[in-house]
Parts: sequence; structure tokens; C-alpha cells
Amino acid sequence: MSLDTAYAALADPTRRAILARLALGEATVGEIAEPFPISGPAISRHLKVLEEARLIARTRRGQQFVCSLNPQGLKTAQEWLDHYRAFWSGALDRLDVHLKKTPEKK
Amino acid sequence: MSLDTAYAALADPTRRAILARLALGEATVGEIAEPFPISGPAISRHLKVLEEARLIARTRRGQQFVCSLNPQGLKTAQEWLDHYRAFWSGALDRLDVHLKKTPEKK
DNA sequence: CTTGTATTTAACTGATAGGTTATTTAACTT
DNA sequence: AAGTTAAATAACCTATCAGTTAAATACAAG
Repeated sequence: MSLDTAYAALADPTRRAILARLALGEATVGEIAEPFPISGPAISRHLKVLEEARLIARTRRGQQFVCSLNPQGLKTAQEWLDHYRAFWSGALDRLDVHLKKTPEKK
Repeated sequence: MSLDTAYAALADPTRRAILARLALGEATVGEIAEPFPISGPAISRHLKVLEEARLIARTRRGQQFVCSLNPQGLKTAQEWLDHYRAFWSGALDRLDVHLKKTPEKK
């Protein structure tokens, strides 16, 4: 559940798309795989990466596996960035003020 | 400034440590490199990764390069996760309620 | 203009990531 | 029990990553 694995997991667009799908509700591996042009095993490994990062959870339901978002990992990932939120939001505000103060030079 | 590069940049602990250092204020490449047990070129490439992810900015000052946090990339990285904040904070609340409702079975 | 210093770039190396196809596992169906 | 289906695992390939040392660049100072 380290930040390393969480951010590494988020770095891949396929995995972010999977998370976006799961935000709409849980889904089986097959349902998740359907829209992607890559092989089943590739999806399966993406899911494993997401699971190890604690971003999703997988449970067996009969023959299929059902995946759902795991709030835990998402929270962990965001908290590190949150630590800097004050800094950068403040910095953007200051930048904004500065830009409004500074007359445009055409 | 893609999310891919931003999260990939955040996935490395050395780079997160560099960001933490820069949150305290701008610093030269030499100052940033000092606490790390790795070579100068290795630091230089980490800085390049952070710069390409728009997480920091580098400007030359005489012979040295001064680095500072770039709020832009940090904001971009957090906004994607923010999109899910409602979901996962809600889910954690529900989990919390559930755990409080459910009597412990010893 | 030579020397020193800060930093980047180049070239190389071993490890990891993301993809493939082939095989295995486990549950359902008949 | 035999066959089908859902998904995981194995083995393999290529590209990218994080590190190294050596060389190049660019400014500063004698």
C-alpha cells in the first residue's frame, strides 16, 4: 500500500480508465476488459497492480471475479498530495493576484 | 503535463523527497542533491522528469540552476484524484457506519 | 585565456513494465 | 465424467527506467 505502488498504478491510462469504470459501480473482470483492445492477461495484470496498490479489491463470485474501488488506497494517494495543497493553491492564488495586478504589455 | 508523466514522476520516492524539500523553498541543484547518496547525473535526471511533469521549474542563476515547485502540475495531479474524492470519502464513511452498527463477534 | 565549478548530456547496464500467446485452474453445464 | 467458460499464471519479448562513469557545456574567477 506504499505511495510508490499507488502512484505507479495511477501512471497508466488503462488503469485510470479501469478506476473510472469502477467509480460507476463494481464490475466483473470480463466487463472491465470488454472496452479495451488488449488481451485478457494484460487486463488481469493491470488489475493485479491496482489490487496491490490497494486501489481496488477483487472477490470471487462463482465463476467470475468482481472488482470494486478500494477507498483506502485512493485516500492514501491523495493524502500525500494534500500535504502540499496549501502550498500550491496559495501559490496559484498569488500568481493569479500578480497577473491581475500586472498590466498587460501589448 | 499529462497525468501519466505526473503520476509516474510521483511514483519515485527520491522525487517525492525532492518535492518535499522544495516545499520548504527553492533550492539549487547542488543543495537538492546534497542529502542523497546517488550521483549528480542521477539527480539531474530526476529533476528533468519532475520538470517535464510540470511539478517543478528550473531557472538559471549565474552558474547554478534554481529549482522551485510548480503548482500547475501538482494541481493537475490532484484534480484527477479529487474527481473520486466524493466517492471514496463517502465509501469510507459508510464503512465506518457499518462497522459501528455491526456488533463485534468475539 | 586558463582553470575551476555547477550542471547537463552521452553511453552503457541491469531491473522493471506492459504487451503477447500458450497453459493452467476453478467453477458451471450437460 | 467431459466439455465450456472466466480468469489467472507462465514464459517470453521489447521498451523504458534508475543508476553508473566519462565527456561536454557554460559560467565565474584568477
